[in-house]
Amino acid sequence: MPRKKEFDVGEVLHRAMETFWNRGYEATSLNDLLKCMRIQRASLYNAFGDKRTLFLDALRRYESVIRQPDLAKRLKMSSPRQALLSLFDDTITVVVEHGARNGCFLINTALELSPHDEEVADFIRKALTRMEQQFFRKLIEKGRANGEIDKSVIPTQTARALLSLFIGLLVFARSRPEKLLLQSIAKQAEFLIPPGHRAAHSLGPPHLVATG
Amino acid sequence: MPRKKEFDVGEVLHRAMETFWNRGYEATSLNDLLKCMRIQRASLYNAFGDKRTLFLDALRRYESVIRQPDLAKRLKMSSPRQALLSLFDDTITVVVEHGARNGCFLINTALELSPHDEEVADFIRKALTRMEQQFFRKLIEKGRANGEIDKSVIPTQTARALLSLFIGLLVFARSRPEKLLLQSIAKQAEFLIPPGHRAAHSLGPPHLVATG
DNA sequence: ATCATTTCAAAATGATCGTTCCAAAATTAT
DNA sequence: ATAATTTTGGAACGATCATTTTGAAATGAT
Repeated sequence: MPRKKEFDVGEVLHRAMETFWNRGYEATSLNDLLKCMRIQRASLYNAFGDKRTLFLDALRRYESVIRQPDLAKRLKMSSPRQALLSLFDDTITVVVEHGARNGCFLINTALELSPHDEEVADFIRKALTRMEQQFFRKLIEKGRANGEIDKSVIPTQTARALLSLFIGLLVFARSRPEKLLLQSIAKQAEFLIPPGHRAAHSLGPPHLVATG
Repeated sequence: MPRKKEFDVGEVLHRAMETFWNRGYEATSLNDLLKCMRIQRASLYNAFGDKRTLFLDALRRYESVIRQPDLAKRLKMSSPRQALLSLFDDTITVVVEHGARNGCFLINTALELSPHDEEVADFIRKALTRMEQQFFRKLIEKGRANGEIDKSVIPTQTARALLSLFIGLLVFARSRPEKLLLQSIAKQAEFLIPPGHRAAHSLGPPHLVATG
């Protein structure tokens, strides 16, 4: 009976996500959305409800399609320490080589909407906690277990600091996307997870070790 | 000849700053501003031009009366290392004790407007650079000079990492203002500036020292 | 006093906001 | 065929947006 949908819902949602990601919620108008999604008004309201619902869907899509798969891929790497360091390095590459100056949709939204939209705030809070615990902390624990990361590294604390450094990196990506600046941050992230007894290839500068 | 202004321009600008700081540019309407500034439409346009100009003035005021005086005060402290660490500790205190969840106006704006307003972007870029070089790096250099901070600490790189950690702290202040979380970040900031031979009072956990 | 300027208060501007509604055309099932 | 539903395209909604304008009252200087 019914006519089939002619557009792929995930596809047009993805395009909406890109625009929200780039411009934020308030600065993105319905007309902006219609243009970038390439659908009609009626289709948008029929498929997504209203602007705020669409935004939340876009936010959820970002985490599930952009952020989580990337972190999941790194979680499966054989070297936990390298998995952590490559997150910083790869992010820098994307910023300076491909001009990806959008930063992170989650972080951008944390600052724009978290204080004034409880539902958004709740999602962001959980997403950041997931990154902290299920990515950073888990990799640090794996690295400590297999000897790649020194035992002096406190998993919970260091996970939070690495996430902070990563957030700083993403903020800089939006306002000062300079290679050397970003690399300084990545280099110091390395200092927070000094190699353990099973250090892969001890290239690079002198590393850090705990003392009395 | 002319009638005297009845309101203090700096005072009402300060109130506008607080609202922009809290809600951002787009989410703050003219009516919001009139209410919080407690002046009339004509007065606003006469004294400040338009909304965007007012925003830029508010941004400049934030840096000159909120951020810079605080950093200047810390720059004059006798202990450079303590000056750095107290920035983190004091920020945490304000967040958890006084519920200051506005974060930093400069950082909030860096994400909201920098990518789409070149004049704002330019100001933010310079403000962040000033913080990096004239606060963080300068204090690290002072600490290295007087022996409070270990010589293995690379001033430029570490300044950037500390600023990154600080940015992360301010982002968390807006979305996850949990004391233990924020303290983890402060604790790891400490790790980035290990004490030198003239360490003040070596309280606290084992510190870090460079090796081979 | 006069004149200049700023205040207050409100109305009016034109634009844009998000959203709803409508009517035809298109498509898919029965 | 008929019926169901989604498309397209557009008009229209009321609300709000930033801004300009108007006019009267208040204030200051000459």
